[in-house]
Amino acid sequence: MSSEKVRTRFAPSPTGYMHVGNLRTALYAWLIARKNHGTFVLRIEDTDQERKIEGAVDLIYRTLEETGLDHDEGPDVGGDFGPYVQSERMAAGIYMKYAEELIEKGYAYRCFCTKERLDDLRKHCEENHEQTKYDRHCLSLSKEEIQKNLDAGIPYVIRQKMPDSGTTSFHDEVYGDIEVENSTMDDLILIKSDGYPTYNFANVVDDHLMGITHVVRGSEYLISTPKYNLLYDAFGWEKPHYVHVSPVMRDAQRKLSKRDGDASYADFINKGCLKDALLNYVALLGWNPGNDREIFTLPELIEAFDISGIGKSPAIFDEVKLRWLNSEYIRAMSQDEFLKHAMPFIKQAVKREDVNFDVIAAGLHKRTEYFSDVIPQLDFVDKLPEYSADLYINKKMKTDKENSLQALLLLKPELEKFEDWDHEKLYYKVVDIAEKAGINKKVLLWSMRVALSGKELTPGGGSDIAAIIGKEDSLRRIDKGIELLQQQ
RNA sequence: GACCUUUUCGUCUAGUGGUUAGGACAUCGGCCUUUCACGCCGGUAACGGGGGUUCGAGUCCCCCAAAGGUCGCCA
Repeated sequence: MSSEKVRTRFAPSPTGYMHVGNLRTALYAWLIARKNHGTFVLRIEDTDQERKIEGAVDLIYRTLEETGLDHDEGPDVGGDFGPYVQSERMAAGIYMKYAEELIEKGYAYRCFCTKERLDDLRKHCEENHEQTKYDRHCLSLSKEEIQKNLDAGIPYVIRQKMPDSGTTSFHDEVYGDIEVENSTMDDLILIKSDGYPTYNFANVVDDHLMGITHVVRGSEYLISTPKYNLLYDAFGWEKPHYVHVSPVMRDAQRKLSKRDGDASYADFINKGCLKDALLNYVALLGWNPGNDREIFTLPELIEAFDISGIGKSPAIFDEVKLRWLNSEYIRAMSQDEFLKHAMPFIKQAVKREDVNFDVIAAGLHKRTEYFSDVIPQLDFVDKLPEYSADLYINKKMKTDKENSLQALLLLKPELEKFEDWDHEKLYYKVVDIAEKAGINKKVLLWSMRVALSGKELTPGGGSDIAAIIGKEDSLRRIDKGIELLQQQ
């Protein structure tokens, strides 16, 4: 691996969304390239014309750019191995040329079977609990018959001819040596009847032509890889290193999928998850650095990453841990930085402008895992919620409705006189009031906080809430509290 | 059904024949505290099962079980 120039690729099919499992595959491929001062290539695998989605490729560009997984070659940035879009490569006749070479060499053959015949065959196999395998009906066609079919314009596919006996084995960098009996391998379709290559063929041709040294992909390709190697051998091409990665799971049974929602990169970002935290988390799903470290920036990941740290078993995506990791990133921010990131979410909850955003930020900073967490915490700011007088009863704070009323009555005139409505000064003022009155400050602060927020839990104490909503509103809410308690 | 793969605390994992089986998240308890949170301290918690090999097995071998993957003119 030292003498060759490492080249890896990310080869998504444009499905219109970036799944976190996909993102992890891209990250590993990128890390292997960067770690080895190699090249990271983006290739678009759009050979399924029926599943084309508008704008899907742009989403891939955007996500890679946003996450910092920059590619050195690709459809948008060019490179010496283009085109980088398979449909364009197909139009250039690349795949057909190689498929025909295979036919000439006897490693592939044309198949004119109809879908109906194939379906019947499959059904028959299933009924007999056999592995579905093509019966090679067209392998024995004579040259004349083939020509006749061709002349008649009968659609055909090109199939890879598997060896009849023996075994094929290969080495995977994470799974080790895998051996498969040739007799269990079906004759893969290489070229579809619409002339497009299948993934099975295109990936081999393109990886070779693009000089890919390390193929990073999901473990679902593990069992097909011997077939691909047979193709490399048929062409006399050098085989790449294989790095198959286990799937990311939703739970013990199900793979993470778009159906279960929230599996896409964009969803996490919209919730207020930081891209660095997501990348960091995803890197650790199925890979470990060999020590106890858990927080890594992208450059630090490049430094620490090694294929040998990739695990074989599937990993369950644990959003609780992602939240923790994201909160670690948030806590590491300065308060200004926090406010900058949180502001769009704060604005969703707070429409009024005459509030102290700095105090809001100070209160929220350590109470935020995803930025969207701030929204429900601020629902008392614009408008005092309806609340029950029972909120004033708190055993730990030694409050009841009676002493809370006394506290608010005591507080009101003092705060009316208080002009310097500063966050800290307010706190000391309240403490001072409590001391002079000879009562526990907790009683004062608790009842104050309840009166100002109408909530049991708030991002900050009584004086903080007062600083947030301002003097005028504070006094008004204290009046309301007094009124509520007097009705009891 | 056939073939391939996987299996250590609830979760992510460390561990490559001799460990009190380590860490992190979660959880529980305590401390701190103007509520909650943060922070700090501490606890509970795992080698899928059964056979071998060995003085000694989470680590090596075999069998079983469970789960995932493949068996598409999807990738």
